[in-house]
Amino acid sequence: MDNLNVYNTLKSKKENFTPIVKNKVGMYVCGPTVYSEVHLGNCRTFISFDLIYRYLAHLGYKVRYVRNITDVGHIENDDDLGEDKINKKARLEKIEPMEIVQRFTVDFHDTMKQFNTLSPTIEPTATGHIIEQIELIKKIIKAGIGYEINGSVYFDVHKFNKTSNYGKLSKRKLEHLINNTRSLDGQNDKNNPEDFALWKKAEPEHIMRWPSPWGDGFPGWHLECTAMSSKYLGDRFDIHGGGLDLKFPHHECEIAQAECINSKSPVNFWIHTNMMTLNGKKMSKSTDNNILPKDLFSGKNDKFKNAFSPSVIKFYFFQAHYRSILDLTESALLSSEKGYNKLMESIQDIYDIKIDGESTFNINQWIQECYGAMNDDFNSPILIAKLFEVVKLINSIKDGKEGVSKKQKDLLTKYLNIFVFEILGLTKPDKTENKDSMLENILEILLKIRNKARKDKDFETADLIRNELNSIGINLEDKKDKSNFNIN
RNA sequence: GGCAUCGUGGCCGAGUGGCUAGGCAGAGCUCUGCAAAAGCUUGUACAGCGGUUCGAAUCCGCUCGAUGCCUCCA
Repeated sequence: MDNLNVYNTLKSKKENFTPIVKNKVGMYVCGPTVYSEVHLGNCRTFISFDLIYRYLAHLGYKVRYVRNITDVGHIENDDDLGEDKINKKARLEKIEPMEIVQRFTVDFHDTMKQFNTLSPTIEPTATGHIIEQIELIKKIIKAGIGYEINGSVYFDVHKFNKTSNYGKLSKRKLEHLINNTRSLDGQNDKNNPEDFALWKKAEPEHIMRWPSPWGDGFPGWHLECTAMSSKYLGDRFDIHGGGLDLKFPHHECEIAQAECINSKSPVNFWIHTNMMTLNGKKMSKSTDNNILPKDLFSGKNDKFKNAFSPSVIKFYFFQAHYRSILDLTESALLSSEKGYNKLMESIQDIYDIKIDGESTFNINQWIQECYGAMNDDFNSPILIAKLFEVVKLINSIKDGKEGVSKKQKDLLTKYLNIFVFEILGLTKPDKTENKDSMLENILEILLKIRNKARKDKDFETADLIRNELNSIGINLEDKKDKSNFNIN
């Protein structure tokens, strides 16, 4: 528990992780914007933080894991009205904004459940914390950094930067931003283009609106996370996470807001997960370069020919480190699928291996190495490599090349389960999928007939059964002691 | 243009100043009525050019290339 090292984006290096309050961890992760379905890139981020959450919990920390739901949309860059995204889609479909929010929140939860991720301990919504956000704006105005113009309130980045460092997280300098900020329409009210909105005035047609001291409007994007994280985790907490694309401006602005309010940096460890690419390009909701989880699960998509189960996809994610860019390709997924199946079969095999003698394999050392991998910034690829060492060991025991004592077998079984199911959160392949019991019973009968034919050396009949089954998509494999069938 | 990250064997991907993961594919072997599956064995690769060093793929510099961010994004 003492030697966990975590890469801190704020410091650009790994640091020893020590929580602010002994044995307790406060972790905030920026959640999804629920105006459409989450794509696979979004999922990777949440799966990475699920791993971190699971591991911290496994180490014995009591973790308060807050992941918000952004149910107020934000300004679109190509929309000169600055129209709220959720609002826009609602009008398009002639339903209430909160109906969209509800639908995609449920959808998000379903998807996360299919990936076998744990629920956060608190999942607050932005719309549920409007009052808190207004209170924060008041404080920022009082601090002399927030200013109101025409019913909107902005954060004066330049003024803030005089006493603090705007850009410390993203390693940017304000002077660079000045020359490179693209001009957006509808933002002419601001003193400087670099300033960001704390509160936006709602135009008459804007449905999502709340009363405030500055008139009807809605909160700026960055404020919700400051409001919710400080409310549930305090003015200073241990971990703040999110995708790398949120580092600037979102997280930079969060730091600025919090420092302005509390005169201290809000977060000890900033953790950013890297992007996932599809065909070498970043996945994005706004371009067509993305894939929805359900379309990958079902195989019904125009990107890949094969279907892939959530567990296989998760395993694929974990074969790369969360701070690396991961490119999604079909051949890579197929490779992972084979590796995943091999691992799972081995985990099943361990229950059947016979206790005999003693293995020379140093299990205690292996366990320490597994922890070592996770302690080194949650290095799941190393952990998986370690798991395959045990796959090899189990095969050797099965082949009689290695012995194993009961104590060793129990220890191995225990830790294999801990690392694979508790920490990585993988699930066993569902073999009953797509099968009905009647079909299975008939196949069992056919197998019996075929095995009798094989025993009688009537290979013509045996091959006939196998070929006929194969022609309707049922593959038959003769293993050492029994035959298996796979339905495609 | 600015900032950041990265460039690893056929592919995917860890790691790292000397002992050089792992998966997939390939090759050889074992098992097997055959097929398949499975198992075993097998690979000195780190963009290029300089420099530092006893030693660099790892550190430094330059060049080339890729990706991300620069007010929608996980």
